[in-house]
Amino acid sequence: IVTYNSLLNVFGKAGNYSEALRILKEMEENNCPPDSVTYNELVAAYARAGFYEEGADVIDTMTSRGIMPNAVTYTTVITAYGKAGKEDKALDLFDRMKNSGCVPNVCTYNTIIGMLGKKSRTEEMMRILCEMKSNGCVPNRVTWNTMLAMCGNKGMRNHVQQVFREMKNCGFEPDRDTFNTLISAYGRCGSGIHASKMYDEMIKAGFSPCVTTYNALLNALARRGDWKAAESVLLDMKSKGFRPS
RNA sequence: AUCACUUC
Repeated sequence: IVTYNSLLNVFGKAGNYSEALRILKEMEENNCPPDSVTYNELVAAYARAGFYEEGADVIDTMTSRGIMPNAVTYTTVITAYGKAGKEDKALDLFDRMKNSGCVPNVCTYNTIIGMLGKKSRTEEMMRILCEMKSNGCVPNRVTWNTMLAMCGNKGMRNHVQQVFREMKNCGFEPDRDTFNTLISAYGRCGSGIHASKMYDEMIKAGFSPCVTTYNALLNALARRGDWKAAESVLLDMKSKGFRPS
């Protein structure tokens, strides 16, 4: 079963959901009944290909075969809806999930928070954050990075430091992803200076930049129209063996 | 042992 599931993962990642379906059939024929991971892989395969409705349908299919969808299943479909701009469908499914007795975990909440944050639906986002805490679900690193990311939205610049401080108060030290998020957030709200500063701090903290770091930094510098700085970043990037995309 | 969340 693990072998089959891993195979499904490979085809799913390649965006080849028809091959994934073939494997599912083969499992059923070979007396190897699919489990929840199998169906979750199938949902993920649909989601990666942009077929969120087909992904949502798998929830019914697996239920009818006696495999209950779990938090991973729902989170995968909710994410797909969010990426497709179907926020209300995502929220709908989130409600259905809870009504069916499936308990959202930290990843589910992070998905919803990120989706609402991107759309600047701040009040709803804060409500979900409260719900999360009152359900005993503790915000993790990703939750905080998600919150920082939304501070890159228009007019949110002054919230960055505040959220960052709260994060540290909760015992989270910034990691490379946090710095990437900070650089991107400052870049998007038009503060290239702060973005560069965050890059320097990241280096000082001993983290090595990755492609995401460079992309975020380049975006920030481009917004400022600082082509000279951007060019030196590009050189630095190439010298470290990264290739610009 | 295999699946979902943030930064692109």
